Amino acid sequence: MMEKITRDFFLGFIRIHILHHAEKEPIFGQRFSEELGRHGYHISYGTLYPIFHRLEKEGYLVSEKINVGGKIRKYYKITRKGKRMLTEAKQQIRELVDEVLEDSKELK
Amino acid sequence: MMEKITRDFFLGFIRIHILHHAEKEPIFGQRFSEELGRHGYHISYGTLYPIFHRLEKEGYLVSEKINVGGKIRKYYKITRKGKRMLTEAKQQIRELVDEVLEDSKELK
DNA sequence: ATAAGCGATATCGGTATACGATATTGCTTT
DNA sequence: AAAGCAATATCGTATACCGATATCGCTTAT
Repeated sequence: MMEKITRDFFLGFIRIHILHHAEKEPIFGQRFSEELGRHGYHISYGTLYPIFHRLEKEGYLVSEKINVGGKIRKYYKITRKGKRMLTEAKQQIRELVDEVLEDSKELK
Repeated sequence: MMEKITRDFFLGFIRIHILHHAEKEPIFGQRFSEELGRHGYHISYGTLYPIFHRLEKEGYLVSEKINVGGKIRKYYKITRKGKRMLTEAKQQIRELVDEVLEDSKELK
Protein backbone atom coordinates (compact mmCIF):
# COMPACT_ATOMS: atom_id res chain seq x y z
CA MET A 1 0.00 0.00 0.00
CA MET A 2 1.16 3.45 -0.90
CA GLU A 3 2.17 5.98 1.75
CA LYS A 4 -0.62 8.43 2.43
CA ILE A 5 1.63 11.35 1.66
CA THR A 6 2.55 9.98 -1.73
CA ARG A 7 -1.12 9.27 -2.34
CA ASP A 8 -2.05 12.88 -1.54
CA PHE A 9 0.49 13.93 -4.07
CA PHE A 10 -0.83 11.50 -6.64
CA LEU A 11 -4.37 12.80 -6.17
CA GLY A 12 -3.32 16.42 -6.41
CA PHE A 13 -1.54 15.55 -9.62
CA ILE A 14 -4.29 13.50 -11.22
CA ARG A 15 -5.94 16.33 -13.15
CA ILE A 16 -2.66 17.30 -14.73
CA HIS A 17 -2.03 13.65 -15.46
CA ILE A 18 -5.38 13.35 -17.22
CA LEU A 19 -4.93 16.48 -19.31
CA HIS A 20 -1.43 15.36 -20.25
CA HIS A 21 -2.74 12.08 -21.64
CA ALA A 22 -5.75 13.68 -23.25
CA GLU A 23 -3.36 15.94 -25.12
CA LYS A 24 -1.57 12.96 -26.67
CA GLU A 25 -4.68 11.00 -27.65
CA PRO A 26 -8.36 10.74 -26.77
CA ILE A 27 -8.87 8.83 -23.51
CA PHE A 28 -11.78 7.26 -21.72
CA GLY A 29 -12.29 6.48 -18.05
CA GLN A 30 -11.93 2.76 -17.83
CA ARG A 31 -8.81 2.50 -19.95
CA PHE A 32 -7.18 5.39 -18.15
CA SER A 33 -7.89 3.69 -14.84
CA GLU A 34 -6.42 0.42 -16.11
CA GLU A 35 -3.26 2.11 -17.26
CA LEU A 36 -2.78 3.75 -13.88
CA GLY A 37 -3.28 0.31 -12.37
CA ARG A 38 -0.51 -1.12 -14.52
CA HIS A 39 1.80 1.48 -13.01
CA GLY A 40 0.73 0.59 -9.49
CA TYR A 41 -1.69 3.45 -8.96
CA HIS A 42 -5.37 3.25 -8.28
CA ILE A 43 -8.22 5.71 -8.38
CA SER A 44 -11.85 5.01 -7.65
CA TYR A 45 -14.40 5.47 -10.41
CA GLY A 46 -16.35 7.47 -7.86
CA THR A 47 -13.46 9.91 -7.98
CA LEU A 48 -12.40 9.62 -11.58
CA TYR A 49 -15.67 10.18 -13.41
CA PRO A 50 -16.64 13.34 -11.53
CA ILE A 51 -13.17 14.70 -12.32
CA PHE A 52 -13.74 14.14 -16.03
CA HIS A 53 -17.14 15.82 -15.76
CA ARG A 54 -15.67 18.81 -14.04
CA LEU A 55 -12.80 19.20 -16.48
CA GLU A 56 -15.30 19.13 -19.32
CA LYS A 57 -17.64 21.55 -17.60
CA GLU A 58 -14.76 23.96 -17.13
CA GLY A 59 -13.85 23.69 -20.79
CA TYR A 60 -10.54 21.86 -20.55
CA LEU A 61 -11.82 18.65 -22.08
CA VAL A 62 -14.52 17.83 -24.59
CA SER A 63 -16.15 14.42 -24.90
CA GLU A 64 -17.65 12.31 -27.63
CA LYS A 65 -19.54 9.05 -27.18
CA ILE A 66 -18.30 6.31 -29.45
CA ASN A 67 -19.64 2.83 -29.95
CA VAL A 68 -16.81 0.31 -29.86
CA GLY A 69 -17.87 -3.28 -30.32
CA GLY A 70 -21.35 -2.47 -29.10
CA LYS A 71 -20.16 -0.72 -25.96
CA ILE A 72 -20.34 3.02 -25.43
CA ARG A 73 -17.12 4.74 -24.51
CA LYS A 74 -16.92 8.41 -23.70
CA TYR A 75 -13.73 9.65 -25.25
CA TYR A 76 -12.27 12.89 -23.99
CA LYS A 77 -9.84 15.08 -25.80
CA ILE A 78 -8.16 18.26 -24.69
CA THR A 79 -9.43 21.66 -25.85
CA ARG A 80 -7.41 24.70 -26.82
CA LYS A 81 -8.20 26.17 -23.42
CA GLY A 82 -7.07 22.94 -21.81
CA LYS A 83 -3.75 23.05 -23.67
CA ARG A 84 -3.12 26.58 -22.59
CA MET A 85 -3.86 25.76 -19.00
CA LEU A 86 -1.80 22.59 -19.08
CA THR A 87 1.25 24.36 -20.42
CA GLU A 88 1.02 27.03 -17.78
CA ALA A 89 0.34 24.55 -14.98
CA LYS A 90 3.33 22.44 -16.00
CA GLN A 91 5.62 25.41 -15.72
CA GLN A 92 4.33 26.34 -12.29
CA ILE A 93 4.55 22.75 -11.10
CA ARG A 94 8.06 22.42 -12.37
CA GLU A 95 9.10 25.47 -10.39
CA LEU A 96 7.43 24.14 -7.29
CA VAL A 97 8.87 20.68 -7.62
CA ASP A 98 12.37 21.50 -8.77
CA GLU A 99 13.44 23.15 -5.56
CA VAL A 100 12.16 20.36 -3.37
CA LEU A 101 13.27 17.41 -5.48
CA GLU A 102 16.59 18.93 -6.56
CA ASP A 103 18.65 16.85 -4.18
CA SER A 104 16.96 13.57 -5.04
CA LYS A 105 18.12 13.64 -8.65
CA GLU A 106 21.23 11.58 -8.06
CA LEU A 107 19.13 8.90 -6.39
CA LYS A 108 17.19 8.10 -9.51
CA MET B 1 -5.62 33.98 -8.37
CA MET B 2 -4.10 30.60 -9.01
CA GLU B 3 -5.72 28.06 -11.33
CA LYS B 4 -7.66 25.48 -9.36
CA ILE B 5 -5.69 22.67 -10.94
CA THR B 6 -2.39 24.16 -9.91
CA ARG B 7 -3.83 24.74 -6.46
CA ASP B 8 -4.85 21.08 -6.17
CA PHE B 9 -1.31 20.18 -7.02
CA PHE B 10 0.08 22.62 -4.49
CA LEU B 11 -2.12 21.18 -1.75
CA GLY B 12 -1.24 17.60 -2.60
CA PHE B 13 2.41 18.62 -2.41
CA ILE B 14 2.25 20.60 0.82
CA ARG B 15 3.12 17.73 3.18
CA ILE B 16 6.23 16.92 1.19
CA HIS B 17 7.04 20.60 1.12
CA ILE B 18 6.76 20.80 4.90
CA LEU B 19 8.89 17.73 5.55
CA HIS B 20 11.47 19.00 3.11
CA HIS B 21 11.86 22.24 5.02
CA ALA B 22 11.71 20.56 8.40
CA GLU B 23 14.63 18.44 7.28
CA LYS B 24 16.77 21.52 6.65
CA GLU B 25 15.91 23.35 9.85
CA PRO B 26 13.21 23.44 12.52
CA ILE B 27 10.12 25.27 11.29
CA PHE B 28 7.00 26.71 12.88
CA GLY B 29 3.61 27.41 11.41
CA GLN B 30 3.47 31.14 11.09
CA ARG B 31 6.92 31.54 9.55
CA PHE B 32 6.33 28.69 7.14
CA SER B 33 3.09 30.31 6.04
CA GLU B 34 4.82 33.64 5.55
CA GLU B 35 7.52 32.09 3.41
CA LEU B 36 4.95 30.45 1.19
CA GLY B 37 3.30 33.84 0.90
CA ARG B 38 6.53 35.39 -0.26
CA HIS B 39 6.54 32.87 -3.11
CA GLY B 40 2.97 33.68 -4.01
CA TYR B 41 1.35 30.71 -2.33
CA HIS B 42 -1.16 30.76 0.46
CA ILE B 43 -2.47 28.19 2.88
CA SER B 44 -5.05 28.77 5.60
CA TYR B 45 -4.03 28.22 9.21
CA GLY B 46 -7.14 26.11 9.47
CA THR B 47 -5.47 23.79 7.00
CA LEU B 48 -1.85 24.16 8.02
CA TYR B 49 -2.00 23.49 11.75
CA PRO B 50 -4.00 20.28 11.48
CA ILE B 51 -1.45 19.06 8.93
CA PHE B 52 1.38 19.66 11.38
CA HIS B 53 -0.57 17.83 14.07
CA ARG B 54 -1.15 14.88 11.85
CA LEU B 55 2.45 14.64 10.67
CA GLU B 56 3.54 14.65 14.29
CA LYS B 57 0.94 12.10 15.34
CA GLU B 58 2.14 9.81 12.57
CA GLY B 59 5.72 10.19 13.73
CA TYR B 60 7.19 12.15 10.82
CA LEU B 61 7.70 15.33 12.80
CA VAL B 62 8.38 16.08 16.43
CA SER B 63 7.65 19.42 18.07
CA GLU B 64 9.11 21.50 20.85
CA LYS B 65 7.62 24.66 22.30
CA ILE B 66 10.10 27.48 22.52
CA ASN B 67 9.71 30.90 24.03
CA VAL B 68 11.03 33.53 21.64
CA GLY B 69 10.74 37.09 22.93
CA GLY B 70 7.92 36.10 25.21
CA LYS B 71 5.92 34.35 22.48
CA ILE B 72 5.51 30.61 22.24
CA ARG B 73 6.48 29.03 18.96
CA LYS B 74 6.03 25.36 18.27
CA TYR B 75 9.07 24.28 16.34
CA TYR B 76 8.87 21.10 14.35
CA LYS B 77 11.79 19.03 13.17
CA ILE B 78 11.84 15.90 11.08
CA THR B 79 12.27 12.47 12.70
CA ARG B 80 14.29 9.53 11.42
CA LYS B 81 11.03 7.97 10.26
CA GLY B 82 10.14 11.23 8.54
CA LYS B 83 13.46 11.29 6.70
CA ARG B 84 13.03 7.75 5.49
CA MET B 85 9.56 8.49 4.25
CA LEU B 86 10.58 11.73 2.62
CA THR B 87 13.41 10.13 0.69
CA GLU B 88 11.13 7.41 -0.56
CA ALA B 89 8.31 9.80 -1.41
CA LYS B 90 10.65 12.06 -3.36
CA GLN B 91 11.75 9.19 -5.54
CA GLN B 92 8.19 8.13 -6.27
CA ILE B 93 7.15 11.69 -6.98
CA ARG B 94 10.06 12.20 -9.28
CA GLU B 95 9.05 9.16 -11.30
CA LEU B 96 5.46 10.35 -11.46
CA VAL B 97 6.38 13.86 -12.42
CA ASP B 98 9.22 13.19 -14.83
CA GLU B 99 7.10 11.49 -17.42
CA VAL B 100 4.47 14.19 -17.42
CA LEU B 101 6.72 17.24 -17.20
CA GLU B 102 9.45 15.91 -19.46
CA ASP B 103 8.44 18.03 -22.43
CA SER B 104 8.09 21.24 -20.45
CA LYS B 105 11.78 21.34 -19.53
CA GLU B 106 12.83 23.53 -22.43
CA LEU B 107 10.19 26.09 -21.48
CA LYS B 108 11.79 26.88 -18.15
C1' DA C 1 -39.09 -9.58 -29.62
C1' DT C 2 -37.46 -9.76 -25.16
C1' DA C 3 -34.45 -10.73 -21.68
C1' DA C 4 -29.82 -11.79 -20.26
C1' DG C 5 -25.00 -10.39 -20.56
C1' DC C 6 -21.51 -7.11 -20.49
C1' DG C 7 -18.40 -2.99 -20.96
C1' DA C 8 -18.63 1.33 -19.49
C1' DT C 9 -20.44 5.45 -17.24
C1' DA C 10 -23.01 7.67 -13.42
C1' DT C 11 -24.37 8.47 -8.81
C1' DC C 12 -25.09 7.66 -3.70
C1' DG C 13 -24.11 8.02 1.45
C1' DG C 14 -20.44 8.16 4.59
C1' DT C 15 -16.14 10.10 5.90
C1' DA C 16 -12.28 13.16 5.56
C1' DT C 17 -10.13 17.60 4.24
C1' DA C 18 -9.79 22.82 3.22
C1' DC C 19 -11.26 27.13 4.37
C1' DG C 20 -12.01 31.74 6.77
C1' DA C 21 -13.25 33.21 11.05
C1' DT C 22 -13.04 33.07 15.76
C1' DA C 23 -11.25 31.50 20.18
C1' DT C 24 -7.49 30.32 23.09
C1' DT C 25 -2.74 30.15 24.86
C1' DG C 26 1.13 32.07 27.34
C1' DC C 27 4.12 35.48 28.06
C1' DT C 28 5.23 40.67 28.77
C1' DT C 29 4.28 45.26 29.83
C1' DT C 30 1.66 48.79 32.00
C1' DA D 1 -4.38 42.34 37.23
C1' DA D 2 -5.63 43.48 32.83
C1' DA D 3 -4.34 44.82 28.22
C1' DG D 4 -1.53 43.64 24.24
C1' DC D 5 0.37 40.55 21.09
C1' DA D 6 2.51 36.55 18.46
C1' DA D 7 1.30 32.24 17.69
C1' DT D 8 -1.42 28.11 17.93
C1' DA D 9 -5.93 25.71 18.06
C1' DT D 10 -10.55 24.82 16.80
C1' DC D 11 -15.30 25.51 14.75
C1' DG D 12 -19.03 25.17 11.03
C1' DT D 13 -19.65 24.85 6.33
C1' DA D 14 -18.48 23.32 1.81
C1' DT D 15 -16.23 20.27 -1.16
C1' DA D 16 -13.71 15.90 -2.44
C1' DC D 17 -12.65 10.91 -2.16
C1' DC D 18 -14.19 6.36 -1.68
C1' DG D 19 -16.37 1.68 -2.40
C1' DA D 20 -20.64 0.10 -3.62
C1' DT D 21 -24.52 0.14 -6.30
C1' DA D 22 -27.36 1.65 -10.10
C1' DT D 23 -27.95 2.78 -14.82
C1' DC D 24 -27.00 3.00 -19.79
C1' DG D 25 -26.80 1.13 -24.50
C1' DC D 26 -25.70 -2.23 -27.40
C1' DT D 27 -25.41 -7.41 -28.76
C1' DT D 28 -26.50 -12.12 -28.52
C1' DA D 29 -29.30 -16.03 -27.09
C1' DT D 30 -33.70 -17.92 -26.18
